[in-house]
Amino acid sequence: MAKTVEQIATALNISITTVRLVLNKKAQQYRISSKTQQRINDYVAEHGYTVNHVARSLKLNKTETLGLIIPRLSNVFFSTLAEKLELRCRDAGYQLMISCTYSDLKHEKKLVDALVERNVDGLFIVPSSRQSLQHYIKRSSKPLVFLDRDFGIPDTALVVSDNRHGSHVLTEAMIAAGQFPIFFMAGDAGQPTIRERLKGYTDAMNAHGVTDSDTWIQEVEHNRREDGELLMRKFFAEHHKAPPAFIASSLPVLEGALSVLRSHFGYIPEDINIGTFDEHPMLGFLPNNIWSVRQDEETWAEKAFSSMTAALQGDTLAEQAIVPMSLIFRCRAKHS
Amino acid sequence: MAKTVEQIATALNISITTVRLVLNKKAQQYRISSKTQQRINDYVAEHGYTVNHVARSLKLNKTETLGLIIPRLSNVFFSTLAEKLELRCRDAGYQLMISCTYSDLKHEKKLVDALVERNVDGLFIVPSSRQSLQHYIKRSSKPLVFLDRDFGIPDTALVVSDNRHGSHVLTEAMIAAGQFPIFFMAGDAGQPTIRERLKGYTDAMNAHGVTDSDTWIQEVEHNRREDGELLMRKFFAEHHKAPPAFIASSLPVLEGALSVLRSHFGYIPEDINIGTFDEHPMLGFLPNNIWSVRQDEETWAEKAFSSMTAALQGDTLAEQAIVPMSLIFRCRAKHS
DNA sequence: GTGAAAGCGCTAACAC
DNA sequence: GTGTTAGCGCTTTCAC
Repeated sequence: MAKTVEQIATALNISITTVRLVLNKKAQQYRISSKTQQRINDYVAEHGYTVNHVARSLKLNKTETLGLIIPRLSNVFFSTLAEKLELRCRDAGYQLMISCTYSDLKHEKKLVDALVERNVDGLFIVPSSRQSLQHYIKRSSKPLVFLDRDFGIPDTALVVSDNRHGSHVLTEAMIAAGQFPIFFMAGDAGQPTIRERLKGYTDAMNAHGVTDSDTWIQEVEHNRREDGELLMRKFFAEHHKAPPAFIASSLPVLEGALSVLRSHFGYIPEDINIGTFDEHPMLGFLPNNIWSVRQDEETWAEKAFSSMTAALQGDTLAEQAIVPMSLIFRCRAKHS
Repeated sequence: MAKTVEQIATALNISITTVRLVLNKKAQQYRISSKTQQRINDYVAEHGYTVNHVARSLKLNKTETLGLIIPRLSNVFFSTLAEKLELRCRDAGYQLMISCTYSDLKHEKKLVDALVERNVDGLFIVPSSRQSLQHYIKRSSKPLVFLDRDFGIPDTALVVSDNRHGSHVLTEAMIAAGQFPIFFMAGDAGQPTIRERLKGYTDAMNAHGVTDSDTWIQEVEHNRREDGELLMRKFFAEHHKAPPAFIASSLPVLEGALSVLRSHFGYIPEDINIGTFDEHPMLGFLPNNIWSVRQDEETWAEKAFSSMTAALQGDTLAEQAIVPMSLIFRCRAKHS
């Protein structure tokens, strides 16, 4: 299987060009004799032919491959984003190379190198720090599109959610529901996304005349399940009871927080109002009132890809796209 | 940035070989003069150098890239598997190309072609049908490792979970808990994985003298959330009440089934005993007794990769690995 | 210790 | 309508 163009040509005693022409559907255009076409087609039907994309890439200096670097695939938001982006790229003839950093800077740098070595045409990156981001911009000659984290570097292509506004809307909705105070359990607050979400929360609180909402914010280093557990344990240590209402800065944090609640009480108290970012069907498993702010991965993929396309075509205007979020409410279970 | 070896050589007026030798750390071995080494190192420090992996691949006819073809990334099991496998590959110096078929055969075939064209060294595939699987074996000269679905083709490398036994253990545990009858909500029963799970269920039932458990099995075409909804709706149409206990054949099916329950009653009745395949932290959000059978993605990745390595080294013994599952139990919430 | 040359499979430009 | 050729950047082999 998988003969090369040259092999076909010599086997049939025709020139390489002729073979290429019919293989690339240019037979009509260059009026290759139908007899020759037939011979070639028959040969291919029998022995098969698949282009060697590697050789092609070397010659053309483009691989029709893009890279995507995200923290983790096991995080639903990122896996959904990866899925949508992969589809979008494939529709345009690009393969997407998906890789995870596990929020490890060394890992991230190695990945960027590995993908650049492999000559990807461009790179989508969720950068883990401002510094690494700048490093990539300096070193890389490939188009870069940054995702999810706005470190405020001008002239870089970027796609983020409208976290501040989304968080504002979420907080407003929870205020309207009346359980007070509303605590905010924040994973890594140094990260721009979380910072914005905190701002939105504070905005809403201020708008309602709550001036001491700072004391309702619990912070912790990272954004994992364990960090959610830590946050809720810290809460218990301070308040000796469950919060009447709280917002988790991300799904893993929520999972951790609720698991502590469950092992403390033996159940998750139904009257706690819960807010979270990112959406998941299993949130409906909770009997509580729950608001989740959904990020629109489909639009992210579209924006990110069009930014990439622009950059690939030499367009230097780096667009910064801000994607709206939407609020989803699940009403407290009627009875149980 | 990113000069080629030749550019460095001509810039420094040295030969390509010499440059390569020091770039590949063979300087000692070939006793390149330290002066020459210094010049090269200095030049690289200033201008940078990254190997062109594409040219390398063309010459060596290997890309150090592997492909992974799965149904969807948004399914936790597959995204976790992809994560583990990607890590394992990277540790060995391979990049993994992850792509999704969305359970579409046309899609799947195109993907295989695209990856073969790009000259991946080998392919991990979750095949969607027996026929497509055989097609790939015939056409591909690359090593193939099949995952998740045992279509009973001999001499193919394969990694699957011990679904029959896992399902047996799950059913036993639920029988011991005493809620009867235990229904089985089965997505695509034509698929080997589900078929095995059904067998395990029937085994356990038979062992307990239940002979009419066939009537407790509900089947449907696919494995998605919508199919779970359909299953539960069908159940209501027949029985006019919630099942006292049931097993869902996969997480999406469970999500769908429970969402119907919730919208029917306004809550998810706590006294239903629930069994499911695949594990997710959010299962702990349910107040119910819940048993989940966990697949061991870490071991899958290890087995799959070692199978691949063997095949890459020309080993023709295609190993069929069966990975044990483990049962996780979450006790019904004490109170709420 | 260092250099030269062939060739991987493809594309593009030009020749007849 | 069909054929020839150079070259993408690397590795390998052999030469001095």
